[in-house]
Amino acid sequence: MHAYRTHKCGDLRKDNVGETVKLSGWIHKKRDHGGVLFVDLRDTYGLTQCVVDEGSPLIDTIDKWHSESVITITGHVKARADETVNTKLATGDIEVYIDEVVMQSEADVIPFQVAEDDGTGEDHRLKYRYLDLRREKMQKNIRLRNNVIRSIRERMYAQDFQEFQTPILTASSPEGARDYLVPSRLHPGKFYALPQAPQQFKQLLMMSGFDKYFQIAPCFRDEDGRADRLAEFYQLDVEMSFVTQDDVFNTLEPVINGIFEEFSDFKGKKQSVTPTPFPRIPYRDVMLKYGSDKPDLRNPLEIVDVTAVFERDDVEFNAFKNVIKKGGVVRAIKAPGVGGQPRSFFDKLNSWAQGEGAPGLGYILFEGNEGKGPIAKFVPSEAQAQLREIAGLESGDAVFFICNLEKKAAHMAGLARDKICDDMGANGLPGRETGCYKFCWIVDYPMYELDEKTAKIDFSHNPFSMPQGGLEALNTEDPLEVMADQYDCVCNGFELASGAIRNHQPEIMEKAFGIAGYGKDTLEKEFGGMLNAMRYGAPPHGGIAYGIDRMVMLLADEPNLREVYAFVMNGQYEDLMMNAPSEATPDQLKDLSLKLNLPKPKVEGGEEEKKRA
RNA sequence: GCGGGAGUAGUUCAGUUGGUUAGAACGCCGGCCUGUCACGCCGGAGGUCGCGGGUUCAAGUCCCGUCUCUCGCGCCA
Repeated sequence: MHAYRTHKCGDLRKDNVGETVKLSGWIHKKRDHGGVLFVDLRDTYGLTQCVVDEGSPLIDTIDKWHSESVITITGHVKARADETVNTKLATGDIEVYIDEVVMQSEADVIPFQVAEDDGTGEDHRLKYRYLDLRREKMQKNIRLRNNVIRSIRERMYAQDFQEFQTPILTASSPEGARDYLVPSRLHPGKFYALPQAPQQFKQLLMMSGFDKYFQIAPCFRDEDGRADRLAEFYQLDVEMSFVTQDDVFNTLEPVINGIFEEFSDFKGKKQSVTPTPFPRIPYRDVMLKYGSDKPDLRNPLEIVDVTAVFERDDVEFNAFKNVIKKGGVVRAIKAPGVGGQPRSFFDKLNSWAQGEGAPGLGYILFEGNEGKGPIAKFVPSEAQAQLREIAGLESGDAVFFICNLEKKAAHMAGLARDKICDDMGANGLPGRETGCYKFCWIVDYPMYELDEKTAKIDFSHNPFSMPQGGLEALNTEDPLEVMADQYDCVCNGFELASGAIRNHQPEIMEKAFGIAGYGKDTLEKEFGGMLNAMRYGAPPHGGIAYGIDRMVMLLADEPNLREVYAFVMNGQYEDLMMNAPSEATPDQLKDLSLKLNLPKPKVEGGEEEKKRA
């Protein structure tokens, strides 16, 4: 007989009755009934109820062992009596009567329960991650992650993509985030950068003649965290040669749609997925209609521009008029059917807006043809008619206004759109849709944008993107009007992917960087390797990168990325289990020719407290 | 760097207007129980109320400072 097991803990069925079996696993739970003791034994595959029968000398031994101890039991399988069958358990028809037991690893009292999902605090869970990972939910989430990645690979292989590995110790890539740096011992004073993405390498692979590249690529960015943002994360990184934007979309849509169709029932209920082709929304439209370049299309509300109404001579609302004079715009959100809501519904939204830094959230509520509300008296009936026309308002609808400079107005309108939608949902009106994954492409991003602080022109997205219209557009058009073949893939308000058709011509590259104020020397110094490659025959190419963790997070219906990683840092980017980051020894620093110049220490208590915990 | 929320037993939380000895559930320890599978019953241990200062006859509760976690803003295109 095997040293540890003849079966897994999820295996045994009625067919096995009468067999002598060996199982190994963790003590999940014990139930002591005096004469008889039940032990739920758990492994990766399931749970089996084991019984120490009346009179067995093992009762006292096993009863003393703590939960989560690892044991091996040998016993014989018996059918349960009809009234004791447990239909909730896959192995619930049988139980194993223990004849022998071996303690493999005795557990101390555990700091929180594994068998039950209490709401243990996150820092605690991360410190004892190996215990946390034993819990049912985490086992399922990590398994989902495995399955999603396997399915991605199969789908990419099926389309003839080759998988590559690219360097981790490398140079800075063109993404704009802060790099993680690794000091070089052999080259004092010089540093490697960890890749923010394998951007240049995948383009170089195109120039190396590999045509279809993909990688489940680790990426590193040293910026502050968010629920959906970590220092290190994984991308489905893709690049293709001789392709247009349509080719990229046609390649990735079935992969992404397929993944979501395959796993969208993870939480037990099938969710609908946007069928291919995904809708495409130009950047300008999405900023106007949704106030964000990552719109949640489950929210049915849309934004319209009503500047024209408040510009009219017969409208005397100076709060808006003065902003319009300074170049501002007025955006309106139609909220259908809120006429029955109490005054507090509108007051709450107003104070929410003030909390977001806006002066308020003005509105007009229409009953019949008559506008009501604090602003209505400034808008005469003809202007109200124009407003109803533009926003498509009917009796019982309200319209909320945001007035500011265009960029700020769009942003605030986007926030208000979501807030109004959720408040409507909370008050029994149709709110955000549920049970669906709503995808779209955002296309036609501007190549450049104006930096508000410096008033300088800079790349708005990836500087390696191909400007629409090529060199001629860069030479003849206002740079702020030039679009790029740049695209994002958005799902339920999350930016899942970003990509572009790349610039493969050195002249265009020089011109494009020149417009953003980067000289030829900078370009050569930063990206000389790739620029050189372009001079020896570079195919037109393009690609995209999907955030794998975000996809798994959406499929697992989790509120943050930490729930879909096995080992992960906290919000401050500390690994509480491994104690990282940690100090370097003087010898290590000497090796690296580094001297520390630390900021003043914080008030004592912080570090001390952590050590005690 | 800024803002919101949180910090009380091992864990999750309650704690009224400032007022006696700070409670509950789960866990843990001891006892009982032959069929449970969220087992049940009896008993017990366990607290720097994050830390420091202040107000007060009296502070978990009020005030000030500070630390930590978390969500968001900035940042990340």
